[in-house]
Amino acid sequence: MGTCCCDMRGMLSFLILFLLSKKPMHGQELAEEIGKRKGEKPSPGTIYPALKALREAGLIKEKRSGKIKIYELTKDGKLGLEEAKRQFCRTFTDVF
Amino acid sequence: MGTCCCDMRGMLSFLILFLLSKKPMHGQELAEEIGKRKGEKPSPGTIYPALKALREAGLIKEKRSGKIKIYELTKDGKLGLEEAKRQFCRTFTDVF
DNA sequence: ATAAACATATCGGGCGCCCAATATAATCAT
DNA sequence: ATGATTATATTGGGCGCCCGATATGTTTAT
Repeated sequence: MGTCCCDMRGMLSFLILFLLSKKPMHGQELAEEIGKRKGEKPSPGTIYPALKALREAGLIKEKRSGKIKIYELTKDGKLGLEEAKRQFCRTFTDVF
Repeated sequence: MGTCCCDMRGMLSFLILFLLSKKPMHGQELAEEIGKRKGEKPSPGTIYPALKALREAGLIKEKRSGKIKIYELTKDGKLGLEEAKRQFCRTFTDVF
């Protein structure tokens, strides 16, 4: 989509940031929430590389807690999400 | 995005179908409308292959009128768009 | 301790998005 | 008719999305 100027180019990344902004989650939890919305749960090969890219871009951070890793937005992630939301709403005006 | 079940897998295709559902347009007109919304006008190498794929999928049809081609939805295109809109709204609930 | 279950992670391959560059076709201005 | 303009179209290359397959690490059950 080219959602934003900064390191968040696709709709999956956008959706992940948006969901994490509502509630910090671990990977499986995130995958299930995306699955509920889209109708099909993304595979591990989809979700983990996306999380890795967002982490390397400095938009999310993680905390290990036993066998899971809880992800949440960084400050840059919050700023990036706000910008991306503005563009998203402008792009899809009237679709709803 | 995997927008839908049928031949319309990405956000660009979704946006094109949505815009054509509001008003039949030719390629350049469509590119400019997308540009207004996204902030950057897609290049010919983006827009024309997308239109070709949608035509070959039977979702849009075209009418030449001098140097331009006017695109509009087929019946399948209308049905596909409605289904894709439902999924889109479900996926991005609360973003707005 | 061993197995089962769960979560995270990587890899190869297919496909869509996107652009720059290039080409073709139709129209318009002179 | 010649050139400029506008619209359509294709190609090559980069990158993101997506899955199936496979691997690794952690916890839980037995």
